[in-house]
Amino acid sequence: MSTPPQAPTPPARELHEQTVSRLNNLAALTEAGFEAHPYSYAQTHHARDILQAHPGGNPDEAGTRWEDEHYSVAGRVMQFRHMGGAAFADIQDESGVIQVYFGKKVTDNFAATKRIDLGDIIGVAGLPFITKTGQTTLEVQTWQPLVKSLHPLPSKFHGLHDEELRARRRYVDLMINSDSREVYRTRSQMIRFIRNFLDRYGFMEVEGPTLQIVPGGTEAKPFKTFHNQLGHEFSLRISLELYLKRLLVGGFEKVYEIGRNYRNEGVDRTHNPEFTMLEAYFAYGDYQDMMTLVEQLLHDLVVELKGEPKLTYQGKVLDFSLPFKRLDFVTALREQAKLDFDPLDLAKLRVWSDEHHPEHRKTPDYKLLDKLGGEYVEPLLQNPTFLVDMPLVISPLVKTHRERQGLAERADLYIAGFELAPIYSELNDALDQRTRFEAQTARREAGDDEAHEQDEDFLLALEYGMPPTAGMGMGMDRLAMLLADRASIRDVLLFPLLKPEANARPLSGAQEEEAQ
RNA sequence: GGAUCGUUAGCUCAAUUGGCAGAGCAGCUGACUCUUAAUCAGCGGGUUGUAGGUUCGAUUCCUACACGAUCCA
Repeated sequence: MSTPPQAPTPPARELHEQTVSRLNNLAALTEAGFEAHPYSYAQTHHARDILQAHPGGNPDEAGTRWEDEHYSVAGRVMQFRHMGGAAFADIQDESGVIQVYFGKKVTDNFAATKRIDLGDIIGVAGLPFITKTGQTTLEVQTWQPLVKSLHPLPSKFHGLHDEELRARRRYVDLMINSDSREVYRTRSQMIRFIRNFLDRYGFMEVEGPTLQIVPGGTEAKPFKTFHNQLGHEFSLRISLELYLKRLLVGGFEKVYEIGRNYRNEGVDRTHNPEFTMLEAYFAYGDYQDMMTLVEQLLHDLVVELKGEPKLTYQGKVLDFSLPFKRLDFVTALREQAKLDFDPLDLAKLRVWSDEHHPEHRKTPDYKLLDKLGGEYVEPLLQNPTFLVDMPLVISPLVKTHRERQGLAERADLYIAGFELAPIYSELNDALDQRTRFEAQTARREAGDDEAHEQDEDFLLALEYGMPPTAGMGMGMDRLAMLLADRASIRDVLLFPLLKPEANARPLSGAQEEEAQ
């Protein structure tokens, strides 16, 4: 089936008047001899380069021109002020915004500048000068449209506030809201710093598989998917842990991965079904060694990004000075909940909890400590604090405490009341690991579909011998929330998970055609 | 999963007791050679999230649904 060549036709859907206007302007620019979609543009500088060379700001300099300097910049037209024979536009590129001047006598194709719409991307070339008000401005000698924007920009004054729209059309959010751009720059700097830091410490970055037969390493419901040719169901990974440990078995001594995890759970202010974790493991260390590494990493990161070991999160100043506070979990719980018995005595704890927290009656005994810790201890931990020596029952991949019965060599780093990073002396006793998996299997059979699955292949690896190992995981999204001072994980994810838009309209008249 | 709140022009927001759906920016036409939320004159733009219901009459009241936000589980 073929269609005869035709002049470009607008889509069958009725176009918005502002789109029609923009298409008309595009046609007029083409008419004036411009290419609609040129293949490249010789951008010699960014807005910031010009402003750094000539900061301006001093009306005494008005009229100064640098006749022998020539700049070309490209960017999006954010504002346009026409005044008959003169016009000013604000052009935004990645570096910032520069004002440019079009003059009837100095600018080629001046008349066609009327056909520039807000949101268009154009290239301009000319020389810098200082305006009457002292502002550095590029006097445009030649210019050309680089692409027409077919949709109007949000109000230049009010911007784009609608949280849903900001997430759905992140590109509009980014072009309009500079604070949004800043969030993702911060995130990028954070990730780069972490890579550099770990590289300096001799770690090797690796990549584990995302499609896994037995998703493991944590408690979570996985996404299921299907490989057609292999005829087998796979799960998307829920953590990075078990494959990184296989690499320790293989002989790499320091490895890390920064990668995406997928957990089939709800969406809220701190959870997105796909999110980014850092996991790092090093041989011959324990959880104390890893705490030292983690606090150094975070301290250096905050100093790098903020200039001091402090940051403000949601109005609270958090102090990242070394060393971070260590708080014994059992003692803290006992004190905060005012228990007159050892919380590790689960039978007593059960009785106490049922009395004081009837809402936890359905919570299994082994998760009770975790729940109560979440209630009584965690919200208190604002400054970076390691909650040290966690209950063994919630830590099936962790070594038992070398001295204290019922505890694991696990420390959880809390900041601003939420868990940022669990840290472990990793379990490398293959026989013990098998026993722990069996206990998890029993829980699965009892209906806890988040309990760990038994992973025979991982057990086989452990049976070859994994060195004593320190491990940790750190939520990159939550760390980005801290650094960018954002309350919602959606604000630090470029593209958070969203359901399809209600009443989304087709881009063309496909529906009408099908109906015939 | 539950509770509460929200959805009105491209964007940001109004709309009295249920009584002709408005403003600013953006858009269109015109004027204007240093503006910067440019200014001035004029003109368009709406299935009030979707589907029902009550009513002479619904943005407004009721029901369901969709999407989102906040809190809870």
